[in-house]
Amino acid sequence: MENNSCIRQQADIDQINRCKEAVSELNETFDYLANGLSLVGNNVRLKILYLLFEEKKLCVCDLSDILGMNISAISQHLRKMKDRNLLQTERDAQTIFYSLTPKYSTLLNPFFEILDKNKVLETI
Amino acid sequence: MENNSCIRQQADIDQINRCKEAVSELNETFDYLANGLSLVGNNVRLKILYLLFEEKKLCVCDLSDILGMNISAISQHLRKMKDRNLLQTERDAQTIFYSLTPKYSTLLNPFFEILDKNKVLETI
DNA sequence: TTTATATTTCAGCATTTGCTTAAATAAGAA
DNA sequence: TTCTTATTTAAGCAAATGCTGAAATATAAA
Repeated sequence: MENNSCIRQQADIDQINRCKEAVSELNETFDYLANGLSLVGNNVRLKILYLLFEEKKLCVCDLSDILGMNISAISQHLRKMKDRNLLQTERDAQTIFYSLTPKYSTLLNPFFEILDKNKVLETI
Repeated sequence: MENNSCIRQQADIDQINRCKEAVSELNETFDYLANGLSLVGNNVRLKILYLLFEEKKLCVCDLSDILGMNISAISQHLRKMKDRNLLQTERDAQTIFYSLTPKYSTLLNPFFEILDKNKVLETI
């Protein structure tokens, strides 16, 4: 760390310390939450999540067809999201259906609503 | 696109087409929203956003100090978020204070609440 | 004007991400 | 069992990301 010449004259030391403490206390939480949000913050994965929100369940093959993408690519996205508990699976013979876990369905609802109404440009 | 041998036997063609249409219609919206979420889905930026939520406004130097990171690195994160309208600035002499834009403050509130109560592990 | 403070910008680089292709696994049908 | 369908996994690579360090910009104080 170099460029740290700036220990501000009028910095609020109490504020700085309070913040440092908060960050240190919440550290793993930040990591965990940021990781979850980074999964949602991808073009393809956001589409998958939205489609699952709308259609309840879909298989890799459906998603591959819908998004015009390689099955392998989709499968890798699904795996990441399943590993992080955004998605769950259910097998029906050879076909594996993916769906949103209830927790994330709830948490991401505001974003799906925005997409549903296609009102992002006004809202965000 | 190679591995696309799987045009499922029992695929619901109507469903697939409905989905294709939805995705195509919302395409730029997905891009825009995913880009916004990808900004939030980063460790350092999530911390910055949370700190601004708690403290209302902070300068690069404060954040650099709190997070123990290079000022330049912080500045580059702030720029990205300002460019995407997550943040706004206000100058006070040499110091530039960053704060959340009202829209994103509202939209990200659920995540800040989770952090506030440090209840991520149960919730997510 | 010169000097100090606060911040941004740029170039370079290592790491991470996301896709492609090919091979592996798994379940049902012939 | 062999063949087909559905999916996952692994290796390789190109593009994107995030950090470092140095130089540039901007405001205020001496």
